[in-house]
Amino acid sequence: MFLCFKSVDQLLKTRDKILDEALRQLNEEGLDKVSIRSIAQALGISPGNLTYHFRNVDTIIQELYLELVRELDAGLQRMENATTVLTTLLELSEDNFFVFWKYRFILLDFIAITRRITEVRDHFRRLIAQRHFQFKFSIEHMIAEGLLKPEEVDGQYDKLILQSIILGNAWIPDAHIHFDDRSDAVVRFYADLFLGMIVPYLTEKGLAEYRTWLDKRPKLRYKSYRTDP
Amino acid sequence: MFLCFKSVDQLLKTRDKILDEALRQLNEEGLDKVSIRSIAQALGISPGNLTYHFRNVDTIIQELYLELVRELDAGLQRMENATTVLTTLLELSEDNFFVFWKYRFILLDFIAITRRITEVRDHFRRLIAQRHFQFKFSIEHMIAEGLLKPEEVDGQYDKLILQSIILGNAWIPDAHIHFDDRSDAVVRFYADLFLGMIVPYLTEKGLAEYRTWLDKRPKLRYKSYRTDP
DNA sequence: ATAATTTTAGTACAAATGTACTAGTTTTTA
DNA sequence: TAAAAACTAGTACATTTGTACTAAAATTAT
Repeated sequence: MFLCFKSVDQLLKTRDKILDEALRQLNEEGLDKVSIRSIAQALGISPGNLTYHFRNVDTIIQELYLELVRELDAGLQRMENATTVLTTLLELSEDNFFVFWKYRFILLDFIAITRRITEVRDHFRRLIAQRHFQFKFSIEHMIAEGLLKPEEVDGQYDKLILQSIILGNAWIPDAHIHFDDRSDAVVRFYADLFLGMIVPYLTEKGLAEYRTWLDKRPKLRYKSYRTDP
Repeated sequence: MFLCFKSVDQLLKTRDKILDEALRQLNEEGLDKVSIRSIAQALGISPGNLTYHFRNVDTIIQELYLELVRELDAGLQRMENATTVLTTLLELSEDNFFVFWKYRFILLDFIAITRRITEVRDHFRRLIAQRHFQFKFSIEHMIAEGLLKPEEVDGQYDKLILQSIILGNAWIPDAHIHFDDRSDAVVRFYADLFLGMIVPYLTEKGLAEYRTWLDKRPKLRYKSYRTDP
């Protein structure tokens, strides 16, 4: 009987419980409120126990960052069997927004994190370089399929890529400042804003596909910043 | 003679020297490396002396934030005698980029700052609301003057405004991650990227004015992320 | 000049943090 | 079952931080 209770509690091993609680605290309280002791106290375990699993908070963060990257990769592979480029891009982008939201502390405190864990910065640079390449590939593909207008001003699509990469990393801090709400409605608002960047470049055909995709989506709660409930 | 030396040293009053050194450290070392003691030590004064002028680091940050806001306002007023809307917008935006760059720690550690100093978050929300209004006004003005295309997709210009506001706040963290360079060339790169957001919305006439403005500018050193020297 | 005010130096204190260590306890392995 | 490994609790220590306080020095005002 007692063993039964215990095993229920231990279905999640201590290590995983630490990661869960750390993620919760990091997302809700912020980087500098989280310490080995605050996590241990919340879980009712000793600080010494925690240091056995993770040397310090930075190690936990590094592990959570790797989790994020793994989830992003998983999403990417699910999209291998693509129907059309544009729809795939739209779906994948929105999915990624929810993954980032789950680990939102990373983008919230990203500069502080990269200062403390240089490996994260190095890895992130490569991640962005990879996303840059994917975007470029998708855009050329969509131009060939007549979904995107051919480039009118020189280097314009290269700029669009960088603009959207920045927006894709910056919406979470922006949400933290301009919204009190922390629900999925906010994520969808920013995903919509992000995807809207491509609209002025769409052809008639592209716009039609875009609208088809939009119609499948639930109606947005927010159309601009809203801090009132 | 000694008095002379002393007065040279005190041309900048202690209070101003503290602000200068704090800004330098915050920009270069980051928020969590800066303390009353680190500033006092760098200036060769006692921590007790520093607390006389500023209760703690947060108070210094709040003062530096107000300095930033004052400089932004000053730039805005210099632009009152506008020649044309578009050129004015381009010039003002680039100027603002350099002002933000001077106080770049604020946007670098913005979330941490707003968590510690709630007044900054409240003020910033109002600042953004104001900028939102200015953008909207400028856009309608430019449409009326035939510089911008009329809105094709519903709500598209509202999205453009939000997108550019986010980019306008996010380029400094982005620069911190993707560039090792800290020179003006980086600022101009991002200013160019920011202003490029409006390009797909420009009419022939607008594009001509945009290109005229571009030609007046020095050639850009960067066209994309570059970490090598 | 002298009193009042402002500025500065120096110190002390409590709280929090990462780290290291020891000594038990539980689980796994042989 | 016994030894080995994995896990947990608890404590102690050196640092760092904001804060508060006193006393001295410098400046300003009267």
